Amino acid sequence: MDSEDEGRTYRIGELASLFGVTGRTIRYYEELGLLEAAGRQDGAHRKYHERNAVYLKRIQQLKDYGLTLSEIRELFDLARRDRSGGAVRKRLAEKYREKLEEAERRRRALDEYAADLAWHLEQLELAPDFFQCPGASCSNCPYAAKCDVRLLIKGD
Amino acid sequence: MDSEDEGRTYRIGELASLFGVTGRTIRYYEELGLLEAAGRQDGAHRKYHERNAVYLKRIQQLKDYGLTLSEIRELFDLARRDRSGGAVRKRLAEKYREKLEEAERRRRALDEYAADLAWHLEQLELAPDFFQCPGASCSNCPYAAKCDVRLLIKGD
DNA sequence: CCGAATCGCACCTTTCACGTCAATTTCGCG
DNA sequence: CGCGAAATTGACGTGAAAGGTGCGATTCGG
Repeated sequence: MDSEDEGRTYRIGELASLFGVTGRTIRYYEELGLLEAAGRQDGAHRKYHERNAVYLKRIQQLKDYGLTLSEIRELFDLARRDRSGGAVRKRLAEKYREKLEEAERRRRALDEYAADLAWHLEQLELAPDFFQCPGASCSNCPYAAKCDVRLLIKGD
Repeated sequence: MDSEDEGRTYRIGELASLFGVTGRTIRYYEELGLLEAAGRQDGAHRKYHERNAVYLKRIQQLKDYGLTLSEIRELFDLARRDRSGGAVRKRLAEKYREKLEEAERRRRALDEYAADLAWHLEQLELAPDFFQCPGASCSNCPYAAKCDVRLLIKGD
């Protein structure tokens, strides 16, 4: 009454081509504890139901988000430890919030990057030579005050 | 009249500790064509002037921006190819703009990531079970319409 | 029952940015 | 001039990430 309507079963190669990976990859994920097969009752070949495939889908999503496989494993472990209890669900939510904050940090870093690039761009268009800063043109450089090179080399 | 006022010279170890790297790192950069020594006229040891050190500083800046050493090399090559001509300076500026746009793209990707995470978060707090989507609770799941899993597995 | 698909297992691969010997030369100072 | 500290080239190692590549041995499906 419970374990019948699981739908058809899949073999590893089928699943692989469905998700655009190789069988080896799936075995690798299993090896890392990211993914389980439905079982291999009477044989040695792995069988999968759709509910197993969901994990694979989640892995791909999270990979797309830039998580490493071990980060993904962390999240899965958290979720698996107490799937029905709301406590761990909250923990997982926290984890997500953490990740969200990290994403924010990375975003800000990229913003700074962009700003710096823009500055260098401006400098490039106005300054005499990007690569000869502490040199002849240094004394009348319009960016002398902002010059990190001069600060780092001379003032130390 | 030309090559005298270069200031003092530095040895590799000095430069290294000034910039917080090792001699090996500097030699490695030279090996990659990122950095040149001022020369080794009468000896075999590298000598550096400040104008050589500028490259090292630039490398560190660009590394901080998340560029790989080979990307940095690309930029340097561009700049070196015709340092005084305005043409290549413009090209370098273009390169920078490219990088800037790439940074923007990465930023947007992270934004999407954050949004997705937020969505999953919401789902986690409301949906019955994150990991059993195509299952019993699937039929009355409030997110069925948005469900990518179902689309990917069933509708294919 | 035959060939295609899987199995496990152990090593191989690639990229990045250096680290680590090791044997030899060279520099700076006293 | 001599000595020890610093530098030299070269080859090989590292370590994380994410699998890839055989390979001989099973096992499944038609």
